[in-house]
Amino acid sequence: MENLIISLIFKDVSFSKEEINLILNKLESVSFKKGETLLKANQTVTNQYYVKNGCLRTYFMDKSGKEHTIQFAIKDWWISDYTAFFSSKKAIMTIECIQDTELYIISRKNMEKLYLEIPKLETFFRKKMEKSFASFQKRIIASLSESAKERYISFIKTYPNIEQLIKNYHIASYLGITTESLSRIRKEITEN
Amino acid sequence: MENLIISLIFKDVSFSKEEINLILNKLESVSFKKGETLLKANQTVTNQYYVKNGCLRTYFMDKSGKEHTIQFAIKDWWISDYTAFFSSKKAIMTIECIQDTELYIISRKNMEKLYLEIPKLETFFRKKMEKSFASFQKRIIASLSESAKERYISFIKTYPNIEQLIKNYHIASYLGITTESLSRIRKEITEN
DNA sequence: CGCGACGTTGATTTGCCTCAACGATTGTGG
DNA sequence: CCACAATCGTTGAGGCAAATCAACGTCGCG
Repeated sequence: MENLIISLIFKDVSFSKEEINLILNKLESVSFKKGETLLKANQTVTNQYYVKNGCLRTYFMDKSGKEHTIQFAIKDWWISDYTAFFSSKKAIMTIECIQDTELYIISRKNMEKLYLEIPKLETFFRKKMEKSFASFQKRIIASLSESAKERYISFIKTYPNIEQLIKNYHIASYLGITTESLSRIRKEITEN
Repeated sequence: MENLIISLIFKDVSFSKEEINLILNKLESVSFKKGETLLKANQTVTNQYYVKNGCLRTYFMDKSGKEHTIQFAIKDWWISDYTAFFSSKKAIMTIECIQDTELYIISRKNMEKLYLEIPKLETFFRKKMEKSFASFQKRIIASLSESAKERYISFIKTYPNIEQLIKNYHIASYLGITTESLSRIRKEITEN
């Protein structure tokens, strides 16, 4: 049973019984209600989170008070303020639950321990990081070269499972446009 | 001597004599002249590059033919089309030499071999990846929340060493604005 | 039912783009 | 070493995508 959980989390990696126990000892479960935040800007970031189920977002608040969504996370995604997590600095982001959510917590310290005990975990996280890097790069390219309408269409195609769970103003804050502009874009699309 | 090179490239990691030889066997040196490209869009990406000296940029060309600079690299930086490099896919970017440039080449295959032979190299590259991830995230936040003028000021503060070596239209294509707009921004700044 | 949150629509503004022309600087061949 | 061309940067006029500001529907829920 717990084997199953571990092989679900760490896909494409197989572990011995001892390794699984090592990992399980370092994972903590936790639940949050819709609307709650599991990390606030300025807090110290010591954890990253694996989403068992639910929906969350990390957002950044700029000096004028506007929120900018950096990442969504649903079942089987990982989430944190990674910039702060990696550098052991204070969070610049807030992580908010958009739905009731269940998570596994793993701390930076425990990660580093596990890397030494189970090197293939480091490979797993390196590859995960490589994928996140690629998706961030894709987003930079999109913001440099695509219109708001193109970015919206690409978003709903890429993340249909997320779109169902979130409000339009979440999408707008992810795309970097206002809710009014998003509304007009949606209208324009349905009119065709 | 060659020890020095290796400890320069892989900062904060120390190696045995055998490890250094393993690494040196996998590194290849190469030079390019200003204006030459070391990777073109649609080519297969098998290498990443460590910059001994010189200046390069990776850029993406959109469907309308506009160039968008994703990354610059100077002495002691690494460069590649990492999205393609990690996934063993064709490049979507072009890497161009802005100055005469000397590089070390290391291939994906050799990297993976070295990861197995010298695990602390995997740690080194994981951490490098974490830093790149953080800087990409910073750029996404900037593009979502800052004006062109703010992004320009931030760029010249963050990368004064790069600014010296490149043309204004390189900066413009990095910031996601036109050369005309950049010119007006620069005028506005000097007028104060 | 009534209130607050969410989404839509219209009018106006604005930041940046486009197009066009023209200086300034750099590079190159005679 | 100059002359000229090419490249690069600046300036102006006009346009457009998206923001802002304001008002008004609509939906869900205590």
